Amino acid sequence: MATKPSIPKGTRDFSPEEMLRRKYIFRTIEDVFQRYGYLPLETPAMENLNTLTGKYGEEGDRLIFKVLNSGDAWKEVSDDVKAQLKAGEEVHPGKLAAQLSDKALRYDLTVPFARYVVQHQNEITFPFKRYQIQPVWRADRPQKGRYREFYQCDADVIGSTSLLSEIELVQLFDDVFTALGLQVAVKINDRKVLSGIAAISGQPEKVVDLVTAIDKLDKIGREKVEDEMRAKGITDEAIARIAPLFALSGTWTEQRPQLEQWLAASPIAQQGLKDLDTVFNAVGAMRNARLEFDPTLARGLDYYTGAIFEVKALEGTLGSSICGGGRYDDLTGIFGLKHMSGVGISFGADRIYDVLLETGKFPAALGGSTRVLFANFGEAEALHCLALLRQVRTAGLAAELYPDAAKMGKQFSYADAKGIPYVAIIGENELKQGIVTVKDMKSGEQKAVKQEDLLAALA
RNA sequence: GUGGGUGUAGCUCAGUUGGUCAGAGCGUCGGAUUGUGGUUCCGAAGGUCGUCGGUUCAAGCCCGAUCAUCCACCCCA
Repeated sequence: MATKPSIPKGTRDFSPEEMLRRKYIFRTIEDVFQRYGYLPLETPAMENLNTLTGKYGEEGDRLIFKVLNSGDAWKEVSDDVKAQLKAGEEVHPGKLAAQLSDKALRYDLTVPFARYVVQHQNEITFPFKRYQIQPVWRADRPQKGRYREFYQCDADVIGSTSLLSEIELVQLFDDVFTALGLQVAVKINDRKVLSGIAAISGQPEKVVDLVTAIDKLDKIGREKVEDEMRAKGITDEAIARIAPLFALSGTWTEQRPQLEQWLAASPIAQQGLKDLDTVFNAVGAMRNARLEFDPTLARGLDYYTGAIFEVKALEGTLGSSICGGGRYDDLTGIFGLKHMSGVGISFGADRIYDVLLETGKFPAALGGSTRVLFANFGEAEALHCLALLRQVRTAGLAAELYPDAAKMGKQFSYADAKGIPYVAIIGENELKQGIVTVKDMKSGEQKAVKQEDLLAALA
């Protein structure tokens, strides 16, 4: 045998069965997006490399898939780099990459969106609500729930600072997961609260180190979190000052007074708490989503400035998050458009797929759409079926004619494998009598009907 | 980038201390059943045991390297 064909690491083929389930997820999310007034947008798979670099932190830059320049990429490499390579000296990988590549695959949908907004600012009516469902690529090492090509389903509103957007997005989460029938926890935090905690600790400049350590609390425990803080140069005194964090428990209303007291000296934290109050008080009753305050939630520090969201499935064994999001006050600032606040969320369709599959939450009726298969008995009979096919299709039912005059057993197996509920049989006898034999594949029963009664028999 | 596990038929996997060890189930195809699938019975095709090298009289099994893949860390959807 020739060498087995394969696909790149971390990518996947999606079979028809899988696509039916994936499309169900996309359709569900898209319907809800549209119901909230978000409009579709697509951007290219490739962006200019300099649009993406520096937006996701050092780690993120490493994970961007760069596209080799077309033509003779090597020709563009500068002489000094060539000389260095020839001499066997090490060249900074970023420097070499920048000379070999000026395009890259998009890493997420938020940065391309920000680029779009800046580029088209004069054509856009603000506040601008858009959704975007497209694949993104990350040169990560694949593992459970992690792929190198995966789909994000983003909804963002930009050009408004109103907390009504945060409230709306929480409700949107609830709508989507209610439609999908999955129980989830929507975790919320506010970057301002985190800044306040850093201020209270006495080391406000350490906010990033502090927060990335806190973020691991539920995973590695308090002691290791404190170890990591010390390793990052956070003093024991500062660690002592954030001790109340570990004592927090219960619902938002239970935690609220403790937070109030602990963070009383930080105006910025107070603002964050007030904003969270607004959201908690306004979202109203939720169905499948449970809104929880999580002071350890830190994601996306590189650009989030206000609310931070993360959604975790309460069912299944996938521990990681299935959605993320937050408010960014100055995302477009990097591209030259200041004072444009936005807030957005992202659904991880691939992880949602994995959870729904594991928990058996996909609707059973997602199977193939063909309602009736016309068996093929030969040229004359098949041609006769064409008129009936048109009639059935015009009535809005999916129908197909087996393309070859194969043995009946093979044709029935085909219908069975595709989950087609009815087989219409028109052989020599039926043709003579002007009837059609309709077999119900599930019960095995079959009956002869007049051709004009075919539609009724397929109901 | 760091640390582990696994590579045997299309798929899921057995294979004992190296010595009939090239196997099973499922799937596919053919037949029983030339106008009837899903159930049943019979049969067939399909593998240089990931790759290269080493040890040995003898390697699917032991050793080394390499590639692939999965899991965990980092980070993230």
